Amino acid sequence: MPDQKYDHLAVEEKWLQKWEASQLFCGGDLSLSEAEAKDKEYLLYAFAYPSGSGLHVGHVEPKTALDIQARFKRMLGKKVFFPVGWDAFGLPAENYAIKTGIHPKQTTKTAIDTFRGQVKRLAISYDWSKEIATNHPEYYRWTQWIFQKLYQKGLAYQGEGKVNWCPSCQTVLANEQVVNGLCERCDSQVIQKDLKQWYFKITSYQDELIDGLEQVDWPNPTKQQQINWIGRSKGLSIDFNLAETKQKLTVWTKFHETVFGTTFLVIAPEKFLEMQLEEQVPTDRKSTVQAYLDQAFKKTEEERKIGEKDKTGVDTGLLVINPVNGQRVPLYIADYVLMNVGTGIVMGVPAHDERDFAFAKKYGLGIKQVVSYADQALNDAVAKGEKPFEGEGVLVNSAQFDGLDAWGEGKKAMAEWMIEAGFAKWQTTYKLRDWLISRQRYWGAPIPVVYDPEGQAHLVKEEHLPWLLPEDVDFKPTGESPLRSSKEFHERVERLYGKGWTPEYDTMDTFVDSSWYYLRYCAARDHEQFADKKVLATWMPVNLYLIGPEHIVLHLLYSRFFTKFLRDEGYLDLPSGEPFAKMRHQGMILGPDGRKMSKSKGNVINPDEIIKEYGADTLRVYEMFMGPLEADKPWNPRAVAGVARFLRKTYRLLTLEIAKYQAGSLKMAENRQELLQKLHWAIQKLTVDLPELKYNTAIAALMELSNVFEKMSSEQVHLLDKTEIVDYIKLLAPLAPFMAEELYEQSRVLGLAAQKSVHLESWPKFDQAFLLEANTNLIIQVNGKVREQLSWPTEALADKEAILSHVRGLASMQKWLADKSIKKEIYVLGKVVNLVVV
RNA sequence: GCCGAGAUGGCGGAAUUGGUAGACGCGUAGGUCUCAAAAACCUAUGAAGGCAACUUCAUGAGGGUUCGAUUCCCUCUCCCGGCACCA
Repeated sequence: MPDQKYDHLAVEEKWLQKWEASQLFCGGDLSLSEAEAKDKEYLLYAFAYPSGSGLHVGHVEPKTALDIQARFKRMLGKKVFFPVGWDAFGLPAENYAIKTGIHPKQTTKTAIDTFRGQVKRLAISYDWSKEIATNHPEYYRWTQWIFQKLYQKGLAYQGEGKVNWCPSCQTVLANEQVVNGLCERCDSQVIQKDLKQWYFKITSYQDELIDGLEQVDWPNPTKQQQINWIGRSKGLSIDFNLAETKQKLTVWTKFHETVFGTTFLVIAPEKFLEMQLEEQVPTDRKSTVQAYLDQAFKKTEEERKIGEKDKTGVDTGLLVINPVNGQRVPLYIADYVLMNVGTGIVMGVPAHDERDFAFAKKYGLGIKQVVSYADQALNDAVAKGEKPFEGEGVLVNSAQFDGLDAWGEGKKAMAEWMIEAGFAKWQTTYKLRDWLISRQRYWGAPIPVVYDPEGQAHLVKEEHLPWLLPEDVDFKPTGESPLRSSKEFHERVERLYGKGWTPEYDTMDTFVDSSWYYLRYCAARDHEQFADKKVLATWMPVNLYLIGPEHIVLHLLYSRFFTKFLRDEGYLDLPSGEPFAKMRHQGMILGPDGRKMSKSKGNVINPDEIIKEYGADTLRVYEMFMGPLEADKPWNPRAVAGVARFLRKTYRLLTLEIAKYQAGSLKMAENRQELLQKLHWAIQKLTVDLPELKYNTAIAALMELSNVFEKMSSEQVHLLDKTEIVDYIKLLAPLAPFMAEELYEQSRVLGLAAQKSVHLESWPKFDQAFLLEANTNLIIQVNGKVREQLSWPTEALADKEAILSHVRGLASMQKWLADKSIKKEIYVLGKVVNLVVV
């Protein structure tokens, strides 16, 4: 019998070379016939930033998970598109350049080369002929082209205003990149700064960005988070007028039924300036108001948050008329009212809002109850002005609406009345802001804009795209864009556009690059257009997108916006405008100590070392076996060895089985029913589990199969016929591609291996006949407790009476039935008998 | 505070149109092989009681619905993710 030792390094190196030479999955033609297109399968992994530290075990999980999908779907006969690329622009390479002086172009290239080698070593079956990198001019040329299309439609614009500024990264940040007032990247305190910046008008798609979610198969929490981020909220805007000048002050509220309880109005400091109300402030209050405004604008975002409990404000001395009852109430400025929520003006109803209550207490403002509650103690407290309450109740002090249900009839009637009277209307507000895309950084795609001597912005002419990133720059951060230091950049602009013309010095947020890469995959080498409309129509949307939960808000929102825009411009034939039909998230691989892996904690597992010790197959199968794909899971070094043991065992048993056919004429084992059953059960289990990404249970099934196989192992008789051996090998192919390929090659002696690679084979079919057993095990319960088991002929399972009378007569049942009477008998077909006795 | 997800042996986890809780793997104990070790294999392994057959308890806590609940409903506790002075 043969040498049973499996030399994982030799075997894996051998197949890496052979696969590379045969370009197994590369260079697929993307134009499909209509019939083929029905079977298309576009699999996408969120392309990685090629960091200098190389591949992490955390990268292995999603890549492997999708690779298994790709291999499995190919074996099912699907047309699989599984591309790869690099999100290569970004801060780390630039920061490294600042430190070392090495050009980001160089470090990025080196990092990509490292990643590519490591990914290939894992046998991820990408189509490398479509590989892209966002820092390549042939890629960012089209990023710039999309910018120009947005500009031409008025969806890219320059705006001046307060922006988030990270003093450490020396750049502005999008709202989405500020986490708890800190820079998402370096944790520095973010400050507010006035700057003229470029924005994309994502808000013009805000409704569709919510509604489109109904058409995609995404995890519900993810959808919910997107919806919350956009923050659509329906409310009523109500016009109050200044008593003197009748100037309109519009408030927005979701609780308009409490409008009779308004005892003051509060306006955000920014809004106060914007409406130029300071001129109307009575002379005796002017200096006080000005002092408050000055200190309010000095506060950073963070300071405003710290002040949460201690509400500050100032009386403007102006009075406002409540349109519902003509009452005059004071107007205050307070920074607890936010400029970008609603209209920036709030009606103060201290009896029914905690913040208004705190403010009213502090400044001695009136408190007026307009909703009465059933709980008398609570009602008394609200009436006495001891505490505010928001809840279900009956309207009081509200003129003709008294006695109506506050959240029902009252709310409805009052809205109708105010709208009819002409001082209110329904208004939907959103939390989503336009997307700020300017970055004062070097390593990104230049914004394709130039300025004439008068300072007017013009698009760079299309024939000048790609608008190349200059290379002669000083990386040292100065608070200004590094591109300013490029001599070549200035000369280029003057040469092409004329004397006195200047370039835009800012580059684009890298999220712009990654918002359309899945479209570029479909035309990776196209020099004429960003993508081919017909090819896009064939392959979009992506069938399965696997990304980390950290991308839920930013990347997905931006990508969906781009897709919808390109659809509207006629570049993309995709009615839904939804690029990702189905999405799932991978969890995090934690260190053996259950904590997030990090160098400082010393709990980092290096994938290269696992490959060296056990092989890439073991690494792949182990990571898939750890638990559900979406869960965070701790690494267990012992369990890796267990998976290696399982794979070696499977290899040993199958090589032995193949060798027996070479050894001479042996008989087939007499009683191998259990093994055949298990084999067909495993085929069925994998066929069901793999498309659902339930890899942990699929692998458990293969383990069960190998356990039965091993138990019966014999050198004297055959356990499997030739077809069964090859089917078994095919089952392993998506999960352990190296070992399966090696076994498949060995099985060539059986005369059945039809293809040059097992990965080009078709998926095995299971036979129902093996899954049905002659007898079925029934559970016998008494009062719901399991007391007995019964093996009953499967074909006679429908005969309820026979089963019940048999159960009643069982000797072993008598101790449960003696002295009792049967009240009820339950039989669930083929599963359970339950006797209810008293 | 609001939105969302979750809690099952010593550990990772399996099982839900309600029907044998703990598949599979790790760990642990005992054994086979060996001069010995490693490797490999075999057996046992939720807890408690019992010589045993077996019995009772057990899926974060408490209640409910049901012949029967890890699964459905209500209340609570704890942990995780996100948002948050959102009017």
